[in-house]
Amino acid sequence: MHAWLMKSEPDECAIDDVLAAPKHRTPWSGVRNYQARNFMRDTMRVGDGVLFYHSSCAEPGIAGLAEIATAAYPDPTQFDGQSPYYDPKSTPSAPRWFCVDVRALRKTRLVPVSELRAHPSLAKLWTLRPGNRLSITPVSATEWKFICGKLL
DNA sequence: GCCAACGTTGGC
DNA sequence: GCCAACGTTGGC
Repeated sequence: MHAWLMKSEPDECAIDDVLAAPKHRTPWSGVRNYQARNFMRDTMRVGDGVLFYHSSCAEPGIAGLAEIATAAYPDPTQFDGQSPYYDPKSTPSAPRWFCVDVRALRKTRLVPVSELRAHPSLAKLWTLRPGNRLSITPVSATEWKFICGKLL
């Protein structure tokens, strides 16, 4: 199993919103970064663990636990001319962008990014790398166990 | 709202 | 295929 940290702006989609949704699921659409797309398309598997992270907000940090609910499929928003994520260069026969569905499992206490940074065990956590801007980053098995076992 | 870091774009 | 300009991210 792989594990991931996935960033969402709580103004757009908070952990509570996903927990309130049918089947506790939401499509992770709108990713327009090739590296993040490749993670979803090539490496994610159903059942992978997800740290649900709130970003660009008053209290950025881990806010919940989730899991990958589907394999990657073409992101429908890329074909929707009304969507802010519309991509005129993408076609249904050769879709450029993919998404997965994420199922929220539970809300956790808010673990602030400052607390993550303070733990030597998490010194190599991808999302904490200087200048990191990826919204989807891998979490190692060791990091996953540490976070789930000690921090949540 | 600032700003550093980074990815993408497009002219050449 | 280089690289400057631009837009975006995201913590502070």
